[in-house]
Amino acid sequence: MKEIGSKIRSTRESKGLLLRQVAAAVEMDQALLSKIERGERNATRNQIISLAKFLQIDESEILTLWLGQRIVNEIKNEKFAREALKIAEKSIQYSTKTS
Amino acid sequence: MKEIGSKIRSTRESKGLLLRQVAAAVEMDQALLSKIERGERNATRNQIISLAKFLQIDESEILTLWLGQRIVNEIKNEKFAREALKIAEKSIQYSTKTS
DNA sequence: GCTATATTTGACATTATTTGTCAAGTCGAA
DNA sequence: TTCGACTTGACAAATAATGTCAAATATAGC
Repeated sequence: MKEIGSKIRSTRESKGLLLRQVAAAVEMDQALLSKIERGERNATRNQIISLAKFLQIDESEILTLWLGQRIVNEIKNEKFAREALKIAEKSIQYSTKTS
Repeated sequence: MKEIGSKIRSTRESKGLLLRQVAAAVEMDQALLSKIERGERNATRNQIISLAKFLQIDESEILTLWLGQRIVNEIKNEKFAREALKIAEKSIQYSTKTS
């Protein structure tokens, strides 16, 4: 599963829940949830966490997907996307080495 | 050289140019350039290109640094930064495979 | 010390992007 | 055709990014 929206949608459907039910549970507009599931809108971090809780999706996994998606959006039209990722990796290595 | 701001500053100084001279040449406020050099503000893509042209910095190199910095900013406080980078890499591989 | 020049700082204005909301629309099944 | 579920698009509201200015600070020469 790579798309975060599909992950949410398939989980919701596997539980037999309606958009409106999930939207109400996490207090978001159903139109927005629909857009998130189809990848038309990005969810906020908090929305992802709420959805994960309610749908019992592993929070680490979905937050990682969410962040990955954000990175891709940032670089997808850039010529030097790959090289930039390499640079970011090196930079992150340092800052997480101590943890 | 990893910080894009330091790159700009050191290049500018190596040419004996003042903030105000470079700022004028690329039509930006000198205060903004100062902030960019010190990493307090992010430059826009176009600003980087203009600066590269004027300062004769390799455009590919600096755009890559610029984008890398943006990725880092996006993920630096995130727990799953590394994993997200891996996901982004895979995603980018597909989309650039045909080029 | 004083003066001049270079840079930095911080507050604020402007602009752009993201996010949220609503009503109307489509779709498919009964 | 009617109903419920979902989607769409336009717009409003909120947030974030960017630009600008004047004042502050720093540094060097006198």
